[in-house]
Amino acid sequence: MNEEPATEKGRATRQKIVDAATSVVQSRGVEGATLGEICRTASVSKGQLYHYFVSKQSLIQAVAQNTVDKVLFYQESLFATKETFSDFEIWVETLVNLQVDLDARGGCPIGSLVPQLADNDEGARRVLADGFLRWEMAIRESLRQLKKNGALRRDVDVDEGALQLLASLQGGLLLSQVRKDPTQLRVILDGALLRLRDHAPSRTEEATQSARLHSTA
Amino acid sequence: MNEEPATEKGRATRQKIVDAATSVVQSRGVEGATLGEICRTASVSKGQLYHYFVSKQSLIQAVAQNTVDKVLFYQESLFATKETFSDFEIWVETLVNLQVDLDARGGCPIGSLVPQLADNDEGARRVLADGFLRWEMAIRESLRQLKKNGALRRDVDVDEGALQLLASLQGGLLLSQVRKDPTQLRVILDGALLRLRDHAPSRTEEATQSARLHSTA
DNA sequence: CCATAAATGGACTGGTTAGTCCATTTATGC
DNA sequence: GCATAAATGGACTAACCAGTCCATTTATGG
Repeated sequence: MNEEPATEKGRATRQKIVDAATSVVQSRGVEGATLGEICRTASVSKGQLYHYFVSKQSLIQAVAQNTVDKVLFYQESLFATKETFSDFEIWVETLVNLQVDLDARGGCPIGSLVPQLADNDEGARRVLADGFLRWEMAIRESLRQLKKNGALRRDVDVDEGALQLLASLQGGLLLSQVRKDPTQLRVILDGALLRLRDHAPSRTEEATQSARLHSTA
Repeated sequence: MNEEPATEKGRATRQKIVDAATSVVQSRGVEGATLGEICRTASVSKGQLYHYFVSKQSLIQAVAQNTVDKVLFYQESLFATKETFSDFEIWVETLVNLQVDLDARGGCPIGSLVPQLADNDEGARRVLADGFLRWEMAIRESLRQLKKNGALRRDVDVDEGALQLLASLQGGLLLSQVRKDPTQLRVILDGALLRLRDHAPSRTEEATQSARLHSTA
């Protein structure tokens, strides 16, 4: 699907196209983003675009990868040094402030692509899923560090906690966006964090058991 | 923006168009949905579509409203009788099973529209935000009922709990969709529920207390 | 029944889209 | 400085898009 890298200036041009496309896709959506606007944004000709990408779809997949890389470069840096609980509170506040700056627009750059791509473009879906996996792993690692430092009780399930934190973040960004209110994200993430601090037992047997029993259409 | 209701058959035709549009938008996205495909799906002519809607945008807003109405009709029915914690576990399992049936495709019909509409269509944004508000209120009411029945401790903040539960649901649906794995939703929602349950009386107490206190109207 | 209005069907249009083609320019290796 | 390949620009096309227009059909009320 994708094209092999170019020489030297070529790689720069290619990246310029992907960056422009990422920006246009973010604001207009996947289907709403036209190659014309992308070329205009990148100050590049149509011929150049098709020199580096065989189709719009392959460009979109590159956009998905680019989005994942940018978000995770930032997030992984935020999670680099998390040793106390207040580090996580700082993380929350950083994300809330970012949403305030953005006027609660855009939501999560990765999450926003999911409804548009996951069901119709298997390649893009894998890229996005991989991004979330990296994200989840970064959170896990931080929680493990917290546990090691005694800031989390032993019986906290770090794997489940990381997944639930990531889900709260995604849901929180969605609700903040639709309500134009970044403070929603704070309430949601603070709640998720509190559960980790005060500790909750991981899924109990009876919870899953009774749920399975009642599983009807 | 929208058109006045029609006579009799007219209202049926209008609804047929909205239903078809809702379906097409769900699978192709807002920008990817063409009026041609919508007309074909609804077995309706172009003239009819523009007889009931002044523009594609107004049709999309009707689609947003239709989506909200359908999801909330279902969700509000699910929340009608929630008096014990196991009722919430049943709710989780119902949603998980639904995702299994859908092959983890589609995500939340409302949530999927947010990234596509919230930042570019203020009217649609309000419709979606209102839908989430109704959803949140239904959850709140159920949690209040739980509290009344003694299944939740007094110091649990029902308002925050409802918001956090809704956020976990949205994030859970997103992650289930992108991972093609409905069980993600279960882990995430079970965790969110336990967050509430931590503050609840012990299981035995809850079981006996909430057994048959007062049935809701 | 007849007059009026609503409902319907579908051809049509002007603009836009993804994608093609090819001539020209620029870099690179030798 | 020359040959080869990569990079670039932009005109072009066939398909498709949202939206228009209008003739025809169907319902309704008095």
